[in-house]
Amino acid sequence: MSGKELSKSYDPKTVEEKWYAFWLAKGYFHADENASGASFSIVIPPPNVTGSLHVGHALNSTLQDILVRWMRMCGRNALWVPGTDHAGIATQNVVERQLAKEHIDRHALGRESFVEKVWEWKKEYGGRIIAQLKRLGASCDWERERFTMDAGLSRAVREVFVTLYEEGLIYRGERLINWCPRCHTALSDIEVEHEDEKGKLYHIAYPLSHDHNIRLTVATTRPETMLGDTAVAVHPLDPRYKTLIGKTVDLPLTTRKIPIIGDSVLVDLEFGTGAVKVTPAHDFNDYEAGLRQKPELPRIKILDEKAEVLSDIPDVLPDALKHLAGKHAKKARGMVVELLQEQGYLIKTEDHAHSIGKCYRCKSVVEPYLSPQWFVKTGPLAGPAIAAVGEGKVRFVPKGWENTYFDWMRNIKDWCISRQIWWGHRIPAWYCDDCGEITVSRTDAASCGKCGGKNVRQETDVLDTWFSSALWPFSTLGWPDKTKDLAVYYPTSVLVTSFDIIFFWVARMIMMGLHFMKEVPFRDVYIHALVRDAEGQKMSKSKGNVIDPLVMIDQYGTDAFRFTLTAFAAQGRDVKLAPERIEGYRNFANKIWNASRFVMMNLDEGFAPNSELVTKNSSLADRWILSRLNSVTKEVQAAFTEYRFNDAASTLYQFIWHEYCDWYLELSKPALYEEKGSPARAAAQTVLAHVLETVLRLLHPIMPFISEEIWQTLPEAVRNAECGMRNKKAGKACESIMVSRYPMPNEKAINPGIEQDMQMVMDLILSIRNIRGEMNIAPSMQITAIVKVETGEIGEHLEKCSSYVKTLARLSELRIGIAENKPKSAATGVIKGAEVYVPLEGILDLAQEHDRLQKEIAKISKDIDVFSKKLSNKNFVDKAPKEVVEKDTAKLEEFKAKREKLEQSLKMLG
RNA sequence: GGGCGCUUAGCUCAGCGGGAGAGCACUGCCUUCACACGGCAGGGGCCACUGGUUCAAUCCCAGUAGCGCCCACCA
Repeated sequence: MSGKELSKSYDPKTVEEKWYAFWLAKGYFHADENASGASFSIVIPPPNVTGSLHVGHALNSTLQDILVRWMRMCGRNALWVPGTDHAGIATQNVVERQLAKEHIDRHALGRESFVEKVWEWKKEYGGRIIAQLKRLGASCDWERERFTMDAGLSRAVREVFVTLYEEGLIYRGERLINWCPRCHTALSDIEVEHEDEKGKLYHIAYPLSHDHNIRLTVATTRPETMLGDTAVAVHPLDPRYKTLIGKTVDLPLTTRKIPIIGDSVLVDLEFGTGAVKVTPAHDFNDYEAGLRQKPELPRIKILDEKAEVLSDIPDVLPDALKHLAGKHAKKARGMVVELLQEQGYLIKTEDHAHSIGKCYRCKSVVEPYLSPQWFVKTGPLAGPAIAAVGEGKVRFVPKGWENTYFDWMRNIKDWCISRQIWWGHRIPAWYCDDCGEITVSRTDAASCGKCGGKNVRQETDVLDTWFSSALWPFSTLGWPDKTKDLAVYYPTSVLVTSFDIIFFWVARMIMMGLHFMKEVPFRDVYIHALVRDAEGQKMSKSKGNVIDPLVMIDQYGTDAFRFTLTAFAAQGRDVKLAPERIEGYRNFANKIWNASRFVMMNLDEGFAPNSELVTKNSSLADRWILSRLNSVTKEVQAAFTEYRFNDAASTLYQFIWHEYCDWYLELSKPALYEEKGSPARAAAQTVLAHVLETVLRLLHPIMPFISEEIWQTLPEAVRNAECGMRNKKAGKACESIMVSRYPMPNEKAINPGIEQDMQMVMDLILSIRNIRGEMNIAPSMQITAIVKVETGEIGEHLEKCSSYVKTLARLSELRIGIAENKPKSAATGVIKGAEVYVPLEGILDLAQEHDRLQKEIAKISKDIDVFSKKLSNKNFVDKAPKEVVEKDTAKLEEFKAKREKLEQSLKMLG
């Protein structure tokens, strides 16, 4: 035995810790910007500092790690930049909740102290997810770890903000925006999640001012907002109402007279009553309608920033206001309806389903809210970003996601970037108390840029978290400085993410990258599946269906977990993960482990591969497995190149388990059991070790730990045979599989003829095994098999392989020949070119054999039916490609011959 | 309202114009000197439905039904 000894089963825990530390110590994760070779770079989608690793992160990170490890082994200058996002609202909420437990309110604490608290929190917990990524085996360049609020990244944020402001692409103005009354801040359009909810549609009568007997009925889902109504709109062509346009109604519960206006956009003739109340300060449609009027409709706010009714709404009757003031909108709704009913204005109430906007962070109902905010003018940025994808400078994989991107980008609205919270990049704008001017500056302003006055106050708002994320691909590489990193690693090679942040992040990175770097931020965008639980539900804490990756890792090992994710990463699909799935791949890891033990047990002390011997003395099995290995290598390379991760995984699984282990290991045993020094034995040893070593390297990107552990125990001569260029150049022995060279296929070794020959041997073995199984012959019983071959050539071929057949079918004797005849009492099998007899004198159960043959005949008859039908169709013979017809004809003949033989045997049974 | 996706073995899913596949689960046999986290041998499917294109359809097209997701201001 050579090399270190492996224990009987694979124990992931100690192995993982050991090798991760080793890789770190060796500095393998670190990319050298001065190194030669084409670069390959990825920036991680920065997880929120508040987060802990969930299965989605695990999938995302595993795929990135596979690509980086693979490319690194292919000799590329590979960089994976890690980091975290400060996650403005989310993090502020977490810290607020924590303080609430201590009965501390952030307002009592004050801005500065609160932000300090958040930094403290970040220091303590912000690294958690990074630590978890390490357990996953992520080969990130930790020396380049970034945080969106680092000094460097903050400088980039300011540079971008000021530049865009100077270019007129950032502006400030009072607009109707989405407001979360709980988080107390503005949100962008895409931060609002719409949910369908059962509500009511209230029909309310508004009396005409000039004749209270005529009443205009409006329908609304939000009656409380009537306090802010400043018009009633009808369709300008509506015969019922068009004469009323220009008249006024008396708004109930108030002293306000509001005009009846015509608006063909706002009013749908088919819906409701045909008349719509208009509340420009609390509804997006009404806001737009208000702007369309000349003069614009007044905007009357009725709710404050907590969505509670204001106490000083103009014109509202004091009695009503007294009741309503300070009440939350939802409560006020009921009260307003009650008041309207009392006073006879409520016509009817009906059920009505409509969608309602909720805050994506806290799920509170979002209110349209009129307030001064900062915006990015997106139109000029979107144009080039659309073109870049259209021209293929950025490629979505799968391609279908391009449409999602285009649809959104073509209808893009200005981006509200200000947030009324404290945690984040404070907007670099200063208001002058003397002249009212705004100064926007790269450095903190001490005086007004216009009048020079010293009474300047910095804007209290911070920027949307996604503003800094949008810069991530270049800010992490040192921008705005002109760094070597940028020159070498920008644009990045691929962005790996899931579809839910195409708008939030991908689109904005493309816009910012093009604008500031004049170059796309990444070539490919690989969109992977969304992870759901076994029931297909989106995993969430509230549903209690979260699968904790770390629990899975503890239970089954990182490699098994990674392999599971990879195998399930089929494109365009959701991943439904159940813990039992991982168990199967844990078993796979163990299988590899034990196969490796077997190989090592069969290598002699001081073993060295001898490729010359292999060319001279290799067996059919040797050449077969080498052919298969190279096909597999080719397929895995292709799969990774095309982001078909699951194909790579299943190809390797299939090959290792069902070809290398199930067949080759068994086939190699006869040679291995020959005496020391036998050329066949040495050849088998060499092939056995070579295939194992190669397969470990193929597997390494997916299963980094077990591949390294086994690889390190291989004899040095085996490892050095395929060591990486990088080490060879440095004159160093290969120290790790991580820096060894990724296998390339040797096309010359791929040999279909060999595979056919091998197939025949396998068929023979399968046939005998089938007889054994179906006839209930104990595995311990050694039996004889007789093979009557059709040609001498086949006989010779099988004769050469007889030791395989004897071992794998557990035979005491194998007779092969043209002249062989069926013994009196024997079970029969048929393979291509030969008949197989297993003499069972005194054992043969005629009934059982009868059943078995009939089953075989039935099976083959089905095939014959299919092919006969096909081939008797003239059109098929005439129009189908020749090869197909020829192939099928040959098959049919083969099947027919087989059936005939089986039927003969059946007859002879009597 | 618009768009996208899905429907294949009991379960989870691959496949994709020419004889229906994998893993898990199931049945039988086997503690054989790599592995019982194992081996060998099996059972199981009108590939949702209806039409169309084609010599040939699970695969392409149209429609139907069911499920899921995304986008949208219909009061």
